[in-house]
Amino acid sequence: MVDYRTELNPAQWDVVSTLDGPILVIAGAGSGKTRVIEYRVLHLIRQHKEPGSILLLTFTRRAAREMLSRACRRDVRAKNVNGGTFHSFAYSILKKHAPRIGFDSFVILDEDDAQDAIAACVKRLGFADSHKRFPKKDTLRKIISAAVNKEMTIDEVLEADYPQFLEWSAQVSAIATEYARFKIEKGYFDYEDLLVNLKILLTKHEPLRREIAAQYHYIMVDEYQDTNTLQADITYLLAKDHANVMVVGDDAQSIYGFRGASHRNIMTFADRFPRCKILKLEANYRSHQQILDVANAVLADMKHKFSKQLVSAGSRSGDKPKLVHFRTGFDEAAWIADKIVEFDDRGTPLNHQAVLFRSSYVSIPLQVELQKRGIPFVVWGGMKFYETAHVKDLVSHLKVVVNPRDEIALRRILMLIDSIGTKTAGRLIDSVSADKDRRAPMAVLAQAPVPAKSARQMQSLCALLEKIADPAMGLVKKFDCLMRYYTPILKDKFDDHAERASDLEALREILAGYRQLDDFLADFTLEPPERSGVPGRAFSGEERVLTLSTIHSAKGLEWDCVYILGLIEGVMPVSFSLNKDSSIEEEHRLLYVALTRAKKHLFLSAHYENSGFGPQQFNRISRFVDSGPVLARLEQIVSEAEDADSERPYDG
DNA sequence: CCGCGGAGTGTTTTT
DNA sequence: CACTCCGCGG
Repeated sequence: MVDYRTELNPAQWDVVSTLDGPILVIAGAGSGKTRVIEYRVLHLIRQHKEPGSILLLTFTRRAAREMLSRACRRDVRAKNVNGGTFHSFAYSILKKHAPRIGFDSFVILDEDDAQDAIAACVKRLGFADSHKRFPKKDTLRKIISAAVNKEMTIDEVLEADYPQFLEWSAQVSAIATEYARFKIEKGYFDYEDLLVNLKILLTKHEPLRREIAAQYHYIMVDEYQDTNTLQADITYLLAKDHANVMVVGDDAQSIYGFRGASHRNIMTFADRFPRCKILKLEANYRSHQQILDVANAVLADMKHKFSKQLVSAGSRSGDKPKLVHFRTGFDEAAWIADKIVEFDDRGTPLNHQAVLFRSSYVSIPLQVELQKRGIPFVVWGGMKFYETAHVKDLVSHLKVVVNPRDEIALRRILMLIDSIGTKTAGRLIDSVSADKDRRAPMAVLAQAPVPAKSARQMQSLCALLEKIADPAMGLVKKFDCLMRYYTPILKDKFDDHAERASDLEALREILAGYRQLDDFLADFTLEPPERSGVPGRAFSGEERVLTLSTIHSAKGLEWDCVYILGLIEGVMPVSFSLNKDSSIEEEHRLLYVALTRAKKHLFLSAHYENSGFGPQQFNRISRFVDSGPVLARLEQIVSEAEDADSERPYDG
């Protein structure tokens, strides 16, 4: 048996061994936070606490997965520990108790579905053609979502973040109300509803709250600075009876303010649990000192000061972090690809290297370069596999099979049929829901009048849905039937259908891992698969594959060698953040998160020639890097690919 | 009432 | 550039 005490420093051991009572852990980057949670779980189990009574919650799927799999590797009993994202936890509780809050069942809307539902509300209310400059459906969705996540009114959200739409405040509020009504009528839950309804369940049904709370005797929440007030309330409601709750966070790494996260939750926690023990983890086990010097210098430049200074506890080898300048994004991509290969050859394999960026599009030149050279990579974050139109088309068919009254999915698949547009689809859906005899929806559809041109396709759709509704048919078989129907549509609708077909092949593989269609659909919305950089191949994580990731998705992870792309104004900080101090601060913290991912080698890069459209402008180096103390800790390199005649690389 | 083509717009991070 | 939205022809 391992003696944790020898593997942990006194502060870490203190956290691991304090099992009862509330604990607030302030953990700096690389301070062994994940390890502490892992060992605390193991310690609880060895103290004969029931694994099923332990609950681990986080905000991101990735962190949740990491946390659970680590503990399992050490002790199989940890498999029975409960955990996941707040959203998936809410789903499992609500699914079990839906009737108690007045729902027989519910269907989860993803972002796209929610936007479509909102667009339908806008139309119903007749605001569609009211005027120009009316917020579009994705903006409306963001406003409504922000209001829920930040517990603000629509007007407050508009005032704070969308002053240009203040003139429409009455209409936006009306849309929000209509959207809420629509969701209740149809039994739809969007992401926020999962949290809101869990909170309602825990607030308004005291016996049930006690029953649920009693199941989870030890609660731990990771990345607490990224929780919003709803999530903090849920944590409180679950934990208040026994107060055996540990939350871990780092206010310097708070990067989800845009979706309502409040690092103030850290302060509120101490108020709600007054007896709480506050413990700090400050020693950094990840990075060598020269990397930490850069991170500390970046931290010191922030308006809002943090008291932490990271001190390296180890003596890792490494070299001085570098800032490399290029002319174009393509030069940048080529140089980095060279470096990656060079490190790989010298003993830092691809899976110990990562390229990080603010926004996915920044990585496109590099992706092209890597493809060209045959360097395998995975992309985390950004446009998701499951959000692409062809995947959604296919999944919508499956949704209709499971729930023929899923209006949004039904509308989507009807409109794939030639000469069926919004009107005809709307009429068909109305006839299904208005059917007095409550016949099977497929039977109603098959008999409903449709334009002559669509009759044949309509018949084959009905036949298909009927056929694959057979519970005895395996999921892969269903998929294959569906593909026979969908392939002509795919070819007609997309120029790049060959590439998309290989995505669907990947979907087939995923489906093969499930027995029940509704399990697959719930996972697909709440814990969707990531897209692999190499089409049609999924990577397990242990393989020698390079990681490309948004900084957001890289949180909590570490690599020997880290490259951060696009350190230019407009990308980092991103241009939309420029008019708000709090947003710029968040961008600043984002850079801090990125820097602290590196263990041994760190490269920052920038290119000064604007590759976008529009008037030719020159990029300026990011204000976060362009500061004396930060530059002093970086070795600057000007790439050889640069033209000798450019005298003023950066504008301004 | 569908669907095409052109104009216009805004561009991010996650569940 | 890529996507959405609008207006017009079929």
